[in-house]
Amino acid sequence: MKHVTGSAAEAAMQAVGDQVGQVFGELFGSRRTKPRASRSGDRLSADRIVEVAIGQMRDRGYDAVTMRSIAKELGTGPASLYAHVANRAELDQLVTGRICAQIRIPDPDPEHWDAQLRQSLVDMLALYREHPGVARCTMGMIPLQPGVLVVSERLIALLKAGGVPDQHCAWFIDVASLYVAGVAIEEDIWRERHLGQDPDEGGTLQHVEQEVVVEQVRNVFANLPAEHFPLLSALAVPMTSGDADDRFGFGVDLLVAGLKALAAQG
Amino acid sequence: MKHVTGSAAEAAMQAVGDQVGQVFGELFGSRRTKPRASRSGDRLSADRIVEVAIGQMRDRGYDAVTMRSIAKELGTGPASLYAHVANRAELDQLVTGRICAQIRIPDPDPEHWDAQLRQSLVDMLALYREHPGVARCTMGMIPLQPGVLVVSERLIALLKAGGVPDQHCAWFIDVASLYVAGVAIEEDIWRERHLGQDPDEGGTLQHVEQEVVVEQVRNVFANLPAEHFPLLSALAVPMTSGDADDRFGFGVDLLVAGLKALAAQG
DNA sequence: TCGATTGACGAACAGTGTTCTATATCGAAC
DNA sequence: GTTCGATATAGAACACTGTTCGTCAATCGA
Repeated sequence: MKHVTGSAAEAAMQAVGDQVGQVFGELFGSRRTKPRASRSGDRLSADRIVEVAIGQMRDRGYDAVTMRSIAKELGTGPASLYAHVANRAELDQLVTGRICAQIRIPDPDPEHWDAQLRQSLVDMLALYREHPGVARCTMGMIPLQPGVLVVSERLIALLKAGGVPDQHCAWFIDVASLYVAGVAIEEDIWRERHLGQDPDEGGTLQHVEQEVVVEQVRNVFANLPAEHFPLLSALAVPMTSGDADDRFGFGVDLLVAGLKALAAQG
Repeated sequence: MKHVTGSAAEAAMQAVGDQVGQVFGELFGSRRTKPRASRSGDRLSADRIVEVAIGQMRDRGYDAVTMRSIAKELGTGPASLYAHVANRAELDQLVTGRICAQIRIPDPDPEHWDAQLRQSLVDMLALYREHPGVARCTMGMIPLQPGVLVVSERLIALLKAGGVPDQHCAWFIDVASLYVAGVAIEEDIWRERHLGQDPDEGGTLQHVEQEVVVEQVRNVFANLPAEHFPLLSALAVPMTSGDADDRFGFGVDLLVAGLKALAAQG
């Protein structure tokens, strides 16, 4: 991680430059890392590494995915991966790009742009859920991967169909992305926490576990000393009611309603 | 991290139980870990460990804080810490609790509940910024620490002063907490990225660095191929305009406006 | 067929969180 | 005042992590 380049500014510019190169590279086919026509099918490649990483994130959780675990599944040592992937951070970037490229956002219909927007955000969370662990890769990443850029582009199309002003479009993209990713990450941390205790169960039992925890948390809220927490103990039921979809649905409604309200008021 | 307890449900119940114990313990003075009247001032304690952890997070970033670095600053080995703190996760919990206890949310004024809410969220981010790295501790944590509970309690008071329905109150707390923490985490990751390259600078130069990156990112957006990204390239300036406060201010306005809109429409 | 490029890989380094075990220290009871 | 027992401390170690170095073998162009 330690660079020996001169100033931090230089390093930052170089980092951005790399990402730009990657963007244009993947978009127009001019790759820096030459694939070198692997006739023998078992050659390593960035694509295979990313694939294995995504698979392991789903099966064993983000934290369990290491350079060694990926290498082991590919039948090699960790050092071999570094010929195709610069480091763990770049691997996370590639994983994010691969997944986000699957998001499909509809062409804007000015009559139902808000419903389309809502559905798109729901779909984004659904995609994160299909590939657990991936959301953890996105935090703090400048969205310059081509797959992510396409998502932004098409989201903006929806917003503009709704007459949202430019500045609001731009900033809303950030807020919405952060919210969706945040929800996905929180769900993922919960999932991983129970994955470590019961490694045999896939995904259905996890729902049951979460119910148990919710029950416990509700009890805590309900039994809080009323003299210190009158509101919180009174709201024990609403605080813990609704499943993950209900809560996320409210958040999305909140964002969309806020967007409309801000646009209306100026 | 691996528990040997029977079922995952058991473990979950025990985890929640522990947190409840801690809540009531810190609230009413009956601590499980007896402080044992340390007359010699250089005795270890959970408080001192938390203090050092917060300090190191500020100075060297979240990732640089390890059990060893904390122990070293306290003039001991890492094993000694485990007598006062169960593990790294509990340490993060304690850090969060300590910091969040500093948040002051005003008594509700029904005339200006929305401005109070807005200001409270801004203050929360400001507090995270004063203690960089702390936000990273909060992801995926059930907010049962007493300090966090007080924040929730007082936020709810503001919301109810504005006539927000119970269910909206409860869910809004979650959305707002997640958003504020998410912004803080993203800022922190950026900060840490530049901290690693120029460890001598404190916080002012970082602003300049960020400006440089923003400039580069704007160039990327502006130079995207217009045939693939017409909207994104046209919005290059709005996408990258505004400093961190502007962007966060928009997000908060969005949340508050959405809350009012949802309450109004039912 | 020869030589050079380059992907693969074993070993190692400097870290991490955590646990075990022995030691030293302290409060309290006799 | 002395002894006893609980307990905080600390050294060493374990099983990991990401990453790098030097070497080796396979492949490709000439």
